[in-house]
Amino acid sequence: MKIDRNLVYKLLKQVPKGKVTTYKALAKAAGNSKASRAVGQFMRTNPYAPIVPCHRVVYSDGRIGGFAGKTRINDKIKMLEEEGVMVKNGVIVDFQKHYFDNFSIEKVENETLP
DNA sequence: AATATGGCACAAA
DNA sequence: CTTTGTGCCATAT
Repeated sequence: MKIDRNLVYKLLKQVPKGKVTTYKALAKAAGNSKASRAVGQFMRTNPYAPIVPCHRVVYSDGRIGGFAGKTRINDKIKMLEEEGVMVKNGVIVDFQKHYFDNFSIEKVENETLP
């Protein structure tokens, strides 16, 4: 594999509440900017459901992924987004404002994953 | 082992 | 601005 899923999870974990990030940012932070789609897979089948805030990951253009309002878990997403992020018609309002990409690769080294 | 699918990104038309 | 087409990476069959 060309991307470390464990690393991706750790990185995503340090996204503060009320903030969001993109698949690309995660992939890039993990070391492979082309693995944006793979990140989506990590979210889809994430073994760390409550720990990894997969709902805070969105498209690079600010739109929510196919998980929100498309199939299920629509309520959870909305609730969590309303904690600090406003979503209008599947699009994040002031997306760049709550955008977070200041990932600390060093901090990840200390993090532990169950 | 090979193909298909999926919570994406980017360029071109 | 919206619609294809292509690239990329990890699971599921």
